[in-house]
Amino acid sequence: MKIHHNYRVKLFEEKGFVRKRCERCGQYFWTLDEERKTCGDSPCDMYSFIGNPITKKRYSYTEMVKTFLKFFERHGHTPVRRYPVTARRWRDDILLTIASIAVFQPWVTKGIVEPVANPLVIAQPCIRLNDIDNVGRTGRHLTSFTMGGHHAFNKEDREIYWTDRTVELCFNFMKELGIPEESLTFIESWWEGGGNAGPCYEVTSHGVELATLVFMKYEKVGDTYREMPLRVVDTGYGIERFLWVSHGTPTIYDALFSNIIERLKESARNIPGESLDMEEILKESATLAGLMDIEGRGDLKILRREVARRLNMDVEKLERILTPMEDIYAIADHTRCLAFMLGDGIVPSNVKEGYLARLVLRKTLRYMEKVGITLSLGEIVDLHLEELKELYPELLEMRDYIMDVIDVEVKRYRETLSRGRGIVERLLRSKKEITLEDLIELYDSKGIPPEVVVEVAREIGGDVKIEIPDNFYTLVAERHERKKSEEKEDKKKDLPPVGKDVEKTQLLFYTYPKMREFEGRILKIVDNYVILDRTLFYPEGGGQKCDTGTIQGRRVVDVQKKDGIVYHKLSSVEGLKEGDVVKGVIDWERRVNLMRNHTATHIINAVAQMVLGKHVWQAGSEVGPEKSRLDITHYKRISREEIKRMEELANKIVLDNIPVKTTFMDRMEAEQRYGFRIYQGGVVPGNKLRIVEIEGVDVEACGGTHCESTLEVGYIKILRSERVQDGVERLVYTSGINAVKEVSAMEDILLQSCEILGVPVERLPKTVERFFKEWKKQRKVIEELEEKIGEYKKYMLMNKFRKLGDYQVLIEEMEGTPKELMTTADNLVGDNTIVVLLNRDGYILCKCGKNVNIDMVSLLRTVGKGGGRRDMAQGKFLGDIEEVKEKLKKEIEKLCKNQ
RNA sequence: GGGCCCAUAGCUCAGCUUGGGAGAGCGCCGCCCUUGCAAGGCGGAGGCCGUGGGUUCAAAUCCCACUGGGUCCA
Repeated sequence: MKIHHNYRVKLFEEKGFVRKRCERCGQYFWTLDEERKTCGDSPCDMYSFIGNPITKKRYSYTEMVKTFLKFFERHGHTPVRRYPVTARRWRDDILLTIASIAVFQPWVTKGIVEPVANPLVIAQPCIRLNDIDNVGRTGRHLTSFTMGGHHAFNKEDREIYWTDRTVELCFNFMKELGIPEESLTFIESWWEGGGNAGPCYEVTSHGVELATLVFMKYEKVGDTYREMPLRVVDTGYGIERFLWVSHGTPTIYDALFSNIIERLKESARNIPGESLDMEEILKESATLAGLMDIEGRGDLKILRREVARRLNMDVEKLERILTPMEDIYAIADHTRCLAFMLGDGIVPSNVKEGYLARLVLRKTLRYMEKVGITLSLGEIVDLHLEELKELYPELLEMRDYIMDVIDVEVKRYRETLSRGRGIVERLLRSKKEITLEDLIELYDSKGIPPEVVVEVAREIGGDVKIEIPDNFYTLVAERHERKKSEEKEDKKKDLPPVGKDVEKTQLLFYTYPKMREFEGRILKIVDNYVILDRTLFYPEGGGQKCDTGTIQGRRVVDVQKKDGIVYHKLSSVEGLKEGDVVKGVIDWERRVNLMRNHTATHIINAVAQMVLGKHVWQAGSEVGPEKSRLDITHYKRISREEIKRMEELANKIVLDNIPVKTTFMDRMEAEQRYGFRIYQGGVVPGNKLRIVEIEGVDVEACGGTHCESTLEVGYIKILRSERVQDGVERLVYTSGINAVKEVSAMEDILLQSCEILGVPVERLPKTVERFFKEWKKQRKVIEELEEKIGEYKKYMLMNKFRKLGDYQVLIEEMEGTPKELMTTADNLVGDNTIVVLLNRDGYILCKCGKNVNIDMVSLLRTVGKGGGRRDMAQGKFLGDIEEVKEKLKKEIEKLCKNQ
């Protein structure tokens, strides 16, 4: 549903724009060109800037960004620093920053938080991976791009600007770049996304869309629209596109990455000799691609055929020339994407944005392999860092991390692949056919793409049947779908409703952090929950467990908070009534431990960043009264050395007696002053943030209770680290008196061990090693002896065979282990003999030669439990040993007769 | 967050489906062949079968938990 909107603006009037309807797509648009019949966007219009730049000069990326920002700054906008490409630094609903407006969602666009400036301008690096497989092929798709946006936030009492001014600014900016005004079209359109909607213009020139001007003014409620109190001007200028049209190169990559593409071409081994008509081919392909909405491999095939037809060339030859070039484009693009992702501190992993980073990285490696790039992935990313350093020096600062993490990831990938090759090779040798099920299994659990399977199969040779269905990856997805049956129950605690008249609880623990008792009035009692007008009890939140204690002598077992109201769960509410004034006492020892551990958490977080690097972010935490834990993003296991360094640093911070200050601050002010590091504990709602600062060490938005100085934390002891998942390490630690207790407990273990062995502590490792070695040696000796004994016992028993039925039979009791009996039997048994040995423990072994026609398993089962093979059975006999022997003899005779 | 796979000799792995005396190849050591090296032949050392529980007469093998690794998806 669309709402009627009048797209006519002042500028159109003044300049004499005319409104037309595109004869191809039917959309309305505004233009100065009376003759124009089409809207100006692809696919209705062809690219007409290739080989024919439409700006007055060529821009570099840095220049383009600066030009954009400067223009709008000159026209009353405040420039704002760019945000990270991971949106998860400030919001948890999207993984990557996909547009400049994402920076201001949800708080500013909802009107809860004031923007830092109004109007403002930003050049925001964004990442979109939806079309990643088109990158390199279409000439215009990028995984990382920069969205220039000038934004105005209009309130009823404060109008900044709306459509007239926006269109005018856009028009003037285009003119300043030298884009001819008659070439511009403003297409009338409608934008919807993220629950908002509004009219918009798509601004094009020479067949390419350069900017979108959105006027967000509606909220989407079901199927209807509601006007928002805050109307937002949301514009998006494709910085890279401007760059492209300023160069007029066949593809956007040639304009953006010319240096890097040159280097890649030099270092590519599998690229056909420089073709003279490459430029022509690329131009043709890119222009045609512009006319098509390429969505999948099918579309790509159509494009190829069409390009080949126009160039009068056969498709295969075209593929051979074009594909390596496209792969190089993709490499150039993906590596820039990685520079941003890793530079902004994403740690590759198997979840969320980390998984996306790994995905991009592995795709890049595959392209590199295909084209035979001799440069390393790190070297290519480094080239980008160099190009980007003027605008984004912060990326270069992360260089050490970026290079190391790439190294780790590349190694990991190679290992996976070579392991995979081994598996495939063995599979092929044994099976001669690889089923679809095998392929899915290989990909899903071993990470071996079907193409690799085919590759290996070809190398080995032999005719192996492998078929890869076109919808292979869909099949994989379906397999996951099937298994998604069981869903985990949400353990969210259901707090009883209290009605609207209950006011928010006044939180005393912030104002009086050292108070242990208080008086409050009961506002409401529901089930076993009591709600007071004020409380000292800290409710569970921000990773910190709740306080316990008593209210009017009754035990407080749980404290939760919802919508600003604190619920105290009591062991009993008998005798209490609403309106009573009651006395609350908190368990001070528990509280102190919680405060120490919480402050320790901030310290550990800080030292983890110091020791491991700036890519370390909190990925979760739990502050308990005894142990606490902090999950951090990191790409490899934390070594013992690193733990020791962290522990030492943490305790130095404690001894430095640094004050821990808490203040309340406006969200935007806090973000500007401290950056996103404050959101370690996750996204905090609202405009006012409580900032906890350990000066020179750590600043976080945090609602927890803290010590007043680091010295109060006492001894911090890191107990262990474990890997929660790829890219996330967990540190478990404790502080204060609990740390002392933990160390004592460890010492107990040491001392006990030493006592058992009778050695001083420092001798323990050596002694344990010696014992272990000796134990192994002796185990060996015992085994040898058992075998020897078995051999010798043969001589004691070899004369005791008796003829029973058709066979020579020996049934004897013998002392020894199963192993000894086994060897003895081995030495005694002949082709026509049966040997049964029994020991005092109830073990029985039946063995026979190859000419014996009696099944040992069933023989054994006549006297006990057990099993084995036809010629060898072992188990346990039941009953008296002499009776068993008699029974066996009779059984053998019987079986012989029956034959 | 969910799913799947793996852990056996120094290395790469088989054995596990269907429970019954721990295997192969490479590497290592010794001997033979050779002027020497490579190759070859013969012999040998090397295993808490990841840890802890359970089932069983019997567990590398079946079940559960844990630890460590790999991998796919949103």
